Parts: sequence; C-alpha cells; structure tokens
Amino acid sequence: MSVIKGIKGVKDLLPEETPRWRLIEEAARRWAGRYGFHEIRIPIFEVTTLFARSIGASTDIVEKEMYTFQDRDGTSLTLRPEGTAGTVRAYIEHNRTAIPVPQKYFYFGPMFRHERPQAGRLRQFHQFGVESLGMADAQADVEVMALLWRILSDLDLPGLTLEINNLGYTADRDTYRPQLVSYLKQYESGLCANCRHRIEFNPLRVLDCKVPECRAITERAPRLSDSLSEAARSYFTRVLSGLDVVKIPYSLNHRLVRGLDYYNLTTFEVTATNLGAQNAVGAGGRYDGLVETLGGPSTPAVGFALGLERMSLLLPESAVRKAPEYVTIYVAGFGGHGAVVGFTALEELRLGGFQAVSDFRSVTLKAHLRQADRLKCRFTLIIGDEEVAKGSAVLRDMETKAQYDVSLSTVNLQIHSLLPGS
RNA sequence: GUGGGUGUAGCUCAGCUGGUUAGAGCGCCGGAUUGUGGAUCCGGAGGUCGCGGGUUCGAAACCCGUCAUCCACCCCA
Repeated sequence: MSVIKGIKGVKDLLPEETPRWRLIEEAARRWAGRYGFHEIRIPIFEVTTLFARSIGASTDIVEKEMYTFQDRDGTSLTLRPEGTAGTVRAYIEHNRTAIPVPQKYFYFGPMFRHERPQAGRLRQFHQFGVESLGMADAQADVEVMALLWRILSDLDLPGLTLEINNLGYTADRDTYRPQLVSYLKQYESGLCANCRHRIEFNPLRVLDCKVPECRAITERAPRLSDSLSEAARSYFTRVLSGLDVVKIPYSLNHRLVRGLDYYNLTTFEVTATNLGAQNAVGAGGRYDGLVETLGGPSTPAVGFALGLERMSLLLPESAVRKAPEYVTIYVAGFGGHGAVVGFTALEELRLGGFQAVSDFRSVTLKAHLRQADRLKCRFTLIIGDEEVAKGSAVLRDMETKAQYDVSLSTVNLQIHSLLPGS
C-alpha cells in the first residue's frame, strides 16, 4: 500500500512546535486587543476576481501564484493569497461603513501561494494581519506600525529593522513614473532581463531589484521623494514624527516598493538579518483606494501582515515557556482487577478536575512506573489486585518517593488534600 | 519556472577506490529486580539502502531517468 504524503510546501505542525506558535499568536492577540482591534474570521477562498482587482492583475501573485479552480457551476474561485482583500470585501458586504467608529480588524489564518518552497517560504503559510479602516490620518499609520513593533518586541525577535517609505498619492506617482522610465531607458542595456521587462509594466519595481548592476543604475535614478506633492510630504512628515513620539525606531528606504498594487503614501516592511533569503517578517502600508476599488465608499485604510512561520523561525528556543506544570497523575492499574478498577479511577480523576493519564499496554507495575516517569507525572496512583482487595490504592509521589494509602471510594478528596499547596 | 545540494532503521548519521550475512549512537520493547520509575549491564524488535532502468561475475556505492526534500534565483509574509 502506497503511503499518502502531504502536499509540497504544506507543513504539519507537530505538538513539539505548537507551543511556540501559541506564544506568537497570544502576543499578537494581546497587543491587537490593547490597540482596539477586533478579530474577524473570513473565508479561505473567494471569487477569483476579488484578488485580481485588489492585488493587481499584473502582479506576480495574481499572475502565477494563485491556487485557482473552478466551482461546480463554473465560477472561478481561488484560495486566498493574503487577507486584506477578503477583509475589505466583508467590510463592504456587511455595510460596516454604517458603524460610526473607525473599524479596526485583525485576523489569523493560512494563506496560499504557489511558489517554490524555500527557507521561510511555504505554499500554505500563515499570517496575522491588521486592517484599520476609516481614518485618513498619519496617526492611524503610526498606530498600526506601533502595534506591529510592539508585537515583535514583546517576542524579543532579534535583528529586526522597520523600513519605511512614502509612495505618495497616485498623482505623484503618475508624474514620477515617466521621469523614472526615461532615466531607465537610457541605461536599459545594463539592467537585468527582468527589469527591462518591468520598465513597461511596473517601473517602480526596478527600484527594489537586488541585482547589483540594477542597483548601481537605480542609485542615481530620479527619486520618487523629489516628485512628491506638498500634501504627501507633510503627511509623511507627520508619520515620521509620530513614530518618534512613540519611540518606534525606523530607517528610511526609498527603494521600498510593495508587491501589491493597492498601496499609497506610507509603506513599511520589517526585515530580519537572520532569516536567509526570505527576510521580510512583516509588511504593510496605506491603501486608501482599495475599498472604493472593490465597490465600497471611498474609505482610507492602513494595515499590515506578519508571517507567522518567519516569526517562529526567529523566536529563540529559550523564549518558549515550558508548558505549565500540570499536576499530572498517572494511573497504574494492573492485574485482572486492578486494570479495571484503575480505568474507572482514571476517569474519576478527570471528572474531578485532575489531568490524569495511563498507558493501557503496560501490564506490570514496572512498565507503568517507567511510563509515569517518561510522561513526567508528579504522582502515580497504584492499583493492583492487592489494592482492589483492600479497597484502597497507593499514591506515590514521584519526586519524593513518599507513598500514601488512599481509600478507593474517596480518591479525589484525598489526593486534593495531599497535593502541594493545599 | 531555473539552478545546486541531499535521500541508508522511528531520529541523527557511518558504510574506504563496487566484493558477498548493511552498521553505530539515540529512541523503543524485554530481562537482571516473579509489585516499584530515572542509572548500569544484558538481550530483542525494527531496513523495498527514495523509486525505475542500466553497467558488472557482483551495486547502498558507478551511469541514466524519475520522485521527494533542502537551499538559492525569482517573489514575498
């Protein structure tokens, strides 16, 4: 019989790893709550056009990375490659605009992108994301970046820097783009094949190409910051001074251009020095046009997403708290009667609120105690045929090796009184 | 989609320029201790040597293909 294996780039999280994930999720949840964000749970798949329209039809994500399939009636559906589109869709669909206060959402969940797996890159990966809808104010940008930074600082992830850039308004980019294009065309032959292609479709992306030759050329290219309108400049100034006020460290990166089309004004990215090639831990920005693009009322918005796998990669082992020390009771029931009585005692303990376990394979006391030791149980309740005959059991403290006789009829009560701290 | 590395026991790996019954450590089960754990000693179970073809008297080893996986490009969180 052939063994069925998991899908390429799709990972199982085994019990050894889930504690560190919980740590990360709890930190994100805790800080999101403090900043007034509320959880939203949106579907894992949507109509394909939602992503094509929001992310941008000519982006790599939409062009070649989506898991798209046909529903039985022929409509094209796709597994969400990110969370903003679905959140905004839900926001519009449920008329959340009608709710007066600014809407601030957060979400957790798997995202899907058909890419070649690599360190820190999977086909099913997980994001924590935040969307702040309704506020066209620099303080909303700062708030979101502060939240991002607070979560990462809380987890003590090493080697992080927050990079930030100003993409300006659409009109600003429209005046800048021709300048950049004409400059790039002068040096077209020196650019990599990819960037030569980008001159036509997405010239701004040439700015964050990593090929050294391209970088040398773009180093002296006209800068977007020089084409920005006064409004965009002063907005960005307010963002930066806001970051100073709340003491969030950042570094300006004029090359920072996001891979999704819907961003404007503030864009930011947190990169790690210790992550290999996939060094972006989280990223986001302002996307004032998106709600309208998706058919809603004009609504300013900012958000970000964090990659949970990458955070997990960075989280030092020492940060993962040991699982809380439960008082675990191992029940060693053995012998013809002991096994039966032990099984009922095991259930009684659980009903009484204890964490209790046993190993039903073990037929000797020795084997039972070895299991109790391996499972790091604090106590073992020994019930053999002798104990059954006497109507009692032996409670062994695995650390001190002290043993107590307890009556089978009142095991729970007696254990309670014997436990440390009672 | 394109490169490169790696696939031998549950895990980590050894196996010299091809040589016959494929090994170690850890883990697992049992015994020494016929009802008392962790240490020690002894024993045991567990392997299509990723898969398919080829070369050879002989292949885990060499060749070809294929699959998986990791890393990088690319892209991004």
